[in-house]
Amino acid sequence: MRYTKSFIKTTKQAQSDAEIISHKLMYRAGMIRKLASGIYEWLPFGYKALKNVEAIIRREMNKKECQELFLPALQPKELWEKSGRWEIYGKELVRLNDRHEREFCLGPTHEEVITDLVASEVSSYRDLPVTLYQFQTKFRDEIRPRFGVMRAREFLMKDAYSFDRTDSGAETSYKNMHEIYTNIFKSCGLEFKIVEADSGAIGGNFSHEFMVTAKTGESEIAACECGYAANTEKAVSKFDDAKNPEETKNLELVHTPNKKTIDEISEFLNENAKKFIKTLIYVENGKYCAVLIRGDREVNEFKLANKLNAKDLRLATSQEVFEKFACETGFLGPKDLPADKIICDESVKNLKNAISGANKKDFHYKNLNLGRDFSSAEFFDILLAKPGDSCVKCGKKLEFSRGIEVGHIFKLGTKYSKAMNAEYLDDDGQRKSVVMGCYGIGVSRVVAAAIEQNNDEKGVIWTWALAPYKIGIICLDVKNQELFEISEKLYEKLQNSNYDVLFDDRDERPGIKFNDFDLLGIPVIITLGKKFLESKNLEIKIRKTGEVFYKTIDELQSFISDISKNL
RNA sequence: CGGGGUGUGGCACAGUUGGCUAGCGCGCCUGAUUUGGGAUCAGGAGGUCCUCGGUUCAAGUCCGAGCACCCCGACCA
Repeated sequence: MRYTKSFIKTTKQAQSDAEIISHKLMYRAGMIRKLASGIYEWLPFGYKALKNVEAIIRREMNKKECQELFLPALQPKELWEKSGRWEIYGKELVRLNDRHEREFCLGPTHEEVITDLVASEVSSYRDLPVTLYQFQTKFRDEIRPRFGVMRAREFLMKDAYSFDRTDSGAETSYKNMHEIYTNIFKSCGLEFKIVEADSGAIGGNFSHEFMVTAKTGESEIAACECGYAANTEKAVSKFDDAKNPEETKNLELVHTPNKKTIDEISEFLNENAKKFIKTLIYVENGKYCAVLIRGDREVNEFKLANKLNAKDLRLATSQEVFEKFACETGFLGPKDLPADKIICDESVKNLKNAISGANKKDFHYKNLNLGRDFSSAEFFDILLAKPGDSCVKCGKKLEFSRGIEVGHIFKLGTKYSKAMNAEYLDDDGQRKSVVMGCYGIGVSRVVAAAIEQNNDEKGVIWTWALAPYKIGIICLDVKNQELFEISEKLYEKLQNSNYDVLFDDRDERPGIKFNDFDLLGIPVIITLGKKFLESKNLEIKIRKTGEVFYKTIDELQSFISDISKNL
């Protein structure tokens, strides 16, 4: 592409609402523009990167006998009523009516459509297993779109679905996809982690997330060198628990005026936060549930909601607490607490002579003991893993890092096949439900994540695999005919060798050209100026490392094919 | 949906207690001088000041309603 013919529009300033680096750079490099909240236009430069991700996914999927198809985005209500999700999907589902007032939605995902298709096309065990996938624009009316294309209302997703005869077959398909995904993200040149994940609303019992690591990632990951890795929403960890050999002492009421937080009271009483029982009140469906956890720890609300099988769990407001318990938050404790339910984290089990609120303003209890002073409630692991905790598998310290979820794989089971009647006739003459898996990659999110992971103060740094243009040619003086002709010939030569090349033929000052190419993140930048005419050596800069090499035109191609392996 | 905030050329912003022709920077166009890391000078184009209604001699500015967008929380690839 000749720069003068291109639609690449770079800017110095990003839109003021761009919060994160990838969003800013995608705007500045002219990759995307916003049409409405959470809805983006992909301009040619950005679209090329998107297409590169798509091509890698397609190649790796096809290698393993997955077959691409293309399903409708517009889907009739009846299908979603069959699965029950017309009701439960809620406001995130974009609903609309046609001219006959028939109801439709724009697909946020495609389990319904694909399962319906398979239900009518698959009839025998001989048809299984099969894995189908597509690239589709998905519509999710997110409550709060943000971070550019990272969380958009309309986005490109690769979704795949596997259909198997048996549960163990489904596990094989799952493992197969695990491998494919690993190959995909490796091919993209990205650093990533595979973590155990919460299977969330889609359901199922087997789930991993693929996380592109980035300091600014939204998800927190706990990982161990032994291979255990989990989203902290799910992570199980060993904490510094120990049986306390102390004798149980008599309960004691102490005056603690205005000391509400664990920090304040522990300082006031000169006691370690680990001796405290923190009492938190959660509300679900009008029921007040007290959750007890050791004073130095936090509750993992995802675990809690799962354990309670709760949909709308939230922390009670201080006003609700006051109305229900006639006591301010900060002075609550498990003794004689009139909660609808009391739940204990494992961290409270071994506490002896603990300290907690006395359910009376400005008072706390000392020497509170489980069994004697409050009843042994249900014990759950609802602990939020934190640095310092150890791996439950091998006991080593867990490492914490952040990542961006770009892929998610689920073993679904028969949830949808039962609902949509996807059955096959087995070799024993029995009709059985097909066993499903579903697998997603946020294609547009991969592009943003790649930038979030690879950038510097000058701009984007593309990996070779994802770069919209692999090579940039900067002609510093387009008015110098000799120089321009050589540049142009080089451009044509590299294009003929099937490289995607961006040729800067603009009559601009050098600074503008260099800065634009750095911003655009072109991996290999070749500069031709006076120095070239003197030395006949091309100046080749590697964007990622800043290294500069000098090669003749004849040496160029083998040099590029070598160096690109490490980019 | 709850809490907070913003709407003024393509981008980023200023605009005072209402006052005259609505301004600055970046970007864009023309010309000249420049040309190895975002040049300088001169000239120029580009605005329903979010919309509707109200107050007023006079509204970007005050009042009301609506719309859009952004930030903090639950969702998710």
